[in-house]
Amino acid sequence: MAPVTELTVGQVAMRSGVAVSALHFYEARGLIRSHRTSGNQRRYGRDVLRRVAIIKVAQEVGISLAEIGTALASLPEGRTPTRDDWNLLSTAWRDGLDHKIAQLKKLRDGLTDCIGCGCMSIDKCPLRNKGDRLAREGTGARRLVALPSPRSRGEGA
Amino acid sequence: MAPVTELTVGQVAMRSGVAVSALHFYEARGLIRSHRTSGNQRRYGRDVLRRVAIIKVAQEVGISLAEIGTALASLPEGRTPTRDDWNLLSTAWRDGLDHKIAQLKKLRDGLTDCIGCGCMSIDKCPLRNKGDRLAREGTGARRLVALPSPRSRGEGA
DNA sequence: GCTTGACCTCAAGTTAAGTTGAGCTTGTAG
DNA sequence: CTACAAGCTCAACTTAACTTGAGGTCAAGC
Repeated sequence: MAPVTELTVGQVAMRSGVAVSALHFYEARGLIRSHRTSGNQRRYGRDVLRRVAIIKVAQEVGISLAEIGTALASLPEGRTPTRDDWNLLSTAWRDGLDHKIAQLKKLRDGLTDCIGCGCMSIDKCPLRNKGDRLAREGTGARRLVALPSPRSRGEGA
Repeated sequence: MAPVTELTVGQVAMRSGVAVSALHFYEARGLIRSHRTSGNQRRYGRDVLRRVAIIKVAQEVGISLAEIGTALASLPEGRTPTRDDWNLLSTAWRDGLDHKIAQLKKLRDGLTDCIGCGCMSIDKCPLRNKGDRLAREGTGARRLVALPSPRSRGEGA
């Protein structure tokens, strides 16, 4: 086949749609890897494109870089990941997505009834008090609803 | 008639479940309002509880404080909002939620097929390229998928 | 062989959404 | 009337996820 065609940061940036600085950042966080030329410039294998694509997709559904990093770390370090490797990842995230969708629906369905009524006291409102993710812990700011680890499924396609 | 039972920050904090510092913060952002006693202490009307409840609910589904602020600003300034006032809000958000859910489902359904295949090039993948919310604009960090706003802008690397 | 653009590193800035702490005032219970 | 819990303000710190900038290197074209 064609030569392995290594990519420069600029090329990866262009093809993946993320800024060069973001790629540096991802690399510093261990989400992607590169090796260096004799002149200390980064060179990426082609699978970096898929990694970056996945990073972006996952981010869009609210998965943090830290979680993405953990997931990506499960990919084989040495070889280019196979389809099965990727599928493991996607399966794990699919569960998270299912959960998130269910959560959102619960919220949506409860909202119209709840928001205008008197039930929004923190103790009584079914919307507020589901206690699903009250685990807002630690210090500092946080904004996202973390994907809950325990898979308590309550779907409704 | 009945005394208006104004609430102190501490009381609001306790009943709403948010920290006093957060209430100060919301007030500074214009999301809630208070008046002061002769001794410069905050006093809140009871409707602040609902406002705060809504702030929290909205945040949980990923609406930013800025957007919440805009929405809340549509409520009447002078009087205590009626049920109809609140319904207007909830309806608007329900639409946003519907959209978000649809988006998430699209992602979920596309993920398993897409993630392991070769289609994740930014140009071709249906997952990546739906262009729904490519409006990542401005500077600085951002993380959440913003609810679709009436702006869409092209972005250059 | 020089100029130009792509790279490199590292530090500091940015936004969101708050929290934490210092230093000072209020209000209430004993 | 005096503790002391609650409030107040304001500044600085926190996390996440990057971007921007300064100052210096590498590579390709003319």
